[in-house]
Amino acid sequence: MSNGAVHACDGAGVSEITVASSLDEAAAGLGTEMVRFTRLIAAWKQRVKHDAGAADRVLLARLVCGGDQRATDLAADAFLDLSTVSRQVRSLVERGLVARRPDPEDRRGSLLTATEAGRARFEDYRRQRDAELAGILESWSPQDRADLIRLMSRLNADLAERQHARPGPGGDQGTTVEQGEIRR
Amino acid sequence: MSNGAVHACDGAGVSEITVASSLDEAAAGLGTEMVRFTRLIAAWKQRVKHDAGAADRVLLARLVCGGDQRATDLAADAFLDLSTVSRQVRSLVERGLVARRPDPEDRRGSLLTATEAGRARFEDYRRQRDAELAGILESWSPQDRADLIRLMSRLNADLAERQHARPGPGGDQGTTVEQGEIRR
DNA sequence: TACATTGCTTGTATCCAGCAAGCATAGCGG
DNA sequence: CCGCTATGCTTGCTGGATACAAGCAATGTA
Repeated sequence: MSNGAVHACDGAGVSEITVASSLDEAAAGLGTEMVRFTRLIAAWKQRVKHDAGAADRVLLARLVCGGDQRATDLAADAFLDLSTVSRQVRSLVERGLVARRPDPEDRRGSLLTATEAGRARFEDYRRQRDAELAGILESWSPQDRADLIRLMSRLNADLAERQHARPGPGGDQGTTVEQGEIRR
Repeated sequence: MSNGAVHACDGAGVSEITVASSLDEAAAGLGTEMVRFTRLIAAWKQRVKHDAGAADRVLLARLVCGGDQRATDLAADAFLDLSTVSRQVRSLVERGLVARRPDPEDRRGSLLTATEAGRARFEDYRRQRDAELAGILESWSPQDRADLIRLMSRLNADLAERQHARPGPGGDQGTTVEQGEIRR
């Protein structure tokens, strides 16, 4: 490590990035940060270990925010296998956070709804998370805050596009949900 | 919470963020993006499923970049339990990617080194990852690229600080590694 | 009615992770 | 030198999240 460029090393300590002039350098630098980030998030999740497992929070969130949905749609949205979603949903139902109700148009499956308890639980999760983040962001300039969110949003969109493009094991069970379309 | 703000919903589809004026709004927006991001990364990891499991890549990276280390230091660095690291290291050794050599100063443990094969493997991982990222970033302006990396780096630093501040289950086995000090 | 499709569940396996217990070495006070 | 404690690592066990495959139930279609 000598000049202003990044190069190989992931997850190393400080990762001093300056401008990353070339595309390759930018990719390497972003890779480094992504690796660090995911490891940090994993540690964080574990530290704040909610009463419930970590995974179903995602599904709960999607139900609270996206409205009633079928398990299949949840799975496609979240890039999870339907079987995984099925188990998580069962757990959520057992804990009273989600309710099934028959789909009037298709008796094979059910529509899933977040119960009042589920919504409350989700709000708890969200509040706690946002409080932590606010504690971090409070020392940031509004400009940096806005930029980070904007850029991560764009990165997410690009990643999702690639994910959908190459179906892969989890993210697609035949329907190949295009772009942001949500079906139904 | 009413105006042009983000609000509750995680992981929902498009997550249109504009400026996120207040701190709370910024935190919520960042939370949204972080959740989406982690899920996308998980899906990605699975899609490109390397020959080896996903976890040891992190350790390999740290060995290649950080030089020879003891398992204990690896664990502290990566916020992992020592037992987890121990197993992963064993796997790496069995596959010839990492070598143990006796620590001249302490015969209880060993120093771990990435072998030539390990370094090559790591380079493969990194190349593949960076190629994917480059494919995404190529349509970005140099300014946005640099900003994203800078801001993520800062976010990581802040997250790591908090992680160290509150030890939590994983990142600490009795020694309470303080701040950024690395021991050794 | 027969067959293909779709929605979901369940059996099984894998990977990752932590906790607790144990072993070997180290280091220290007598 | 002898214990006692601390440290480094390993191993047994457990739990969670996930995927894949197989199967059942309801739909739709010819």
